[in-house]
Amino acid sequence: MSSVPIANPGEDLGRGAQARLALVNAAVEVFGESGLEAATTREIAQRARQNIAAIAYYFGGKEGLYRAVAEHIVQVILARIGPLMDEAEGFLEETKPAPTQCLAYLKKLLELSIATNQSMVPLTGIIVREQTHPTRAFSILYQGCLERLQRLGASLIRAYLGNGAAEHECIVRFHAMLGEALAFRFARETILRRAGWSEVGDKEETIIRSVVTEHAELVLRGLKRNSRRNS
Amino acid sequence: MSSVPIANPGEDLGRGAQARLALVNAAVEVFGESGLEAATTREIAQRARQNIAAIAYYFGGKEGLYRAVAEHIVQVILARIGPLMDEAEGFLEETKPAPTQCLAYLKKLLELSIATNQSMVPLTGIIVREQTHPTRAFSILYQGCLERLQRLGASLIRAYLGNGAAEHECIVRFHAMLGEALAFRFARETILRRAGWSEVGDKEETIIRSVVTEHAELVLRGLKRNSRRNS
DNA sequence: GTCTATAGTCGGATAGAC
DNA sequence: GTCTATCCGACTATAGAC
Repeated sequence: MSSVPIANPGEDLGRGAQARLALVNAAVEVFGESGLEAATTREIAQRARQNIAAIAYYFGGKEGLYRAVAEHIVQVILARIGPLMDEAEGFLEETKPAPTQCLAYLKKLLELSIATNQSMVPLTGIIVREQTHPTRAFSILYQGCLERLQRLGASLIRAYLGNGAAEHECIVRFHAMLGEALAFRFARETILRRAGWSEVGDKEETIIRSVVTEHAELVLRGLKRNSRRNS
Repeated sequence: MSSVPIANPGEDLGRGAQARLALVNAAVEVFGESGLEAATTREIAQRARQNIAAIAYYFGGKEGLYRAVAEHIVQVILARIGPLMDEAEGFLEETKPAPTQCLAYLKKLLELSIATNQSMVPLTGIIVREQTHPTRAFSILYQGCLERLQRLGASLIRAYLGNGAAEHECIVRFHAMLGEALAFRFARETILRRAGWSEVGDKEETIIRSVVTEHAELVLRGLKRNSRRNS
């Protein structure tokens, strides 16, 4: 697992580390736009202002670079939601987690998952491809962060409902709720055209956030109400 | 708009039409797996048991074939949800559409959008690519069916809420709800691994259907309840 | 209408100079 | 460690035979 350091402006990296970093950043863009097969090492090297041979030298080839990109994506996602996941996981360790707090963590998790920034577009492209046509890189993404996120989300729902719901039911429910958040990245062009937006900026993301979290809250409250009625 | 006929086993097609059909069907698979750039006309011709030159002859080249594939996808989707959209659109013309019927149509629409069949995987691949990195083919998909589906869904939500909600709000809400349904196609691999499913078959789709429609109902009922309380 | 043969382009990888 | 030059394979498109 040759982890590639994230950009860290203050730090003094050796020439080698700088070259690796530039290549990975360029590769995220190019792989995101074109996919593993269609992307060309020439394009990546050019954008990174590095020599073509550097890819073979540092990563062993195109595939190795692609794996390094997957590891980089995990780091980016963990930098974004890792601290919240740590906190929420700790909270769930408590003997009796408060339902309102479960809901709050769930909403926070969904909000951070929306991530419609322009800078996320290349990452989204890669992740979507790996979801629909997984390669060996999918395991890096899944074991690196996706599984943990899914597990935490399902556990929060389960704890909110008082552990009355089956685990597999909560897994499906969280997957669906996360789908609401991701719809604005995965089906970006449709919402842009239909809503008449030219981009998904801060203003638009605020609207999305309030809708997604409101939906999640309405679903969970409704489920709890129904379960009370049936008991 | 050179529309390509959908497979129709009983009908007698000329050799030319048969060749076109075989090429489009093969192209859906290959473009779905690899994308426009990475897909090769050799692979497509081979799977279709047609000569490579036939692609240039019938479609003018790789790009023309890709456009034909987009038109084919529109036909497949319309064959699936077109009749329901016709009916629901007619229903909305009524002077005072019943909210319960709005909800019923919305749930039906979401159910049909789940479509996790193995045969939908290539279509999903193409649609997802076009959403995140649209080419000229996106307009074929959007104007052919996506816009109409989105418009209808948002209108159903609006009618259910008694036209009290703003249109753009309903657009975002429907996009989010549709995201719940599509999450199981767009993020297929994650749910397979987490739920321990080997495929998304009939049994799994039944679970997904009940969760997605239940969520939609809970959201809409909750919204209506809240709007009553605030008035 | 259908197919073969080929022209012209571009890709990834690597040998070997510095 | 870094880079240039080059090899070899694979691609699309087309000319022209049948």
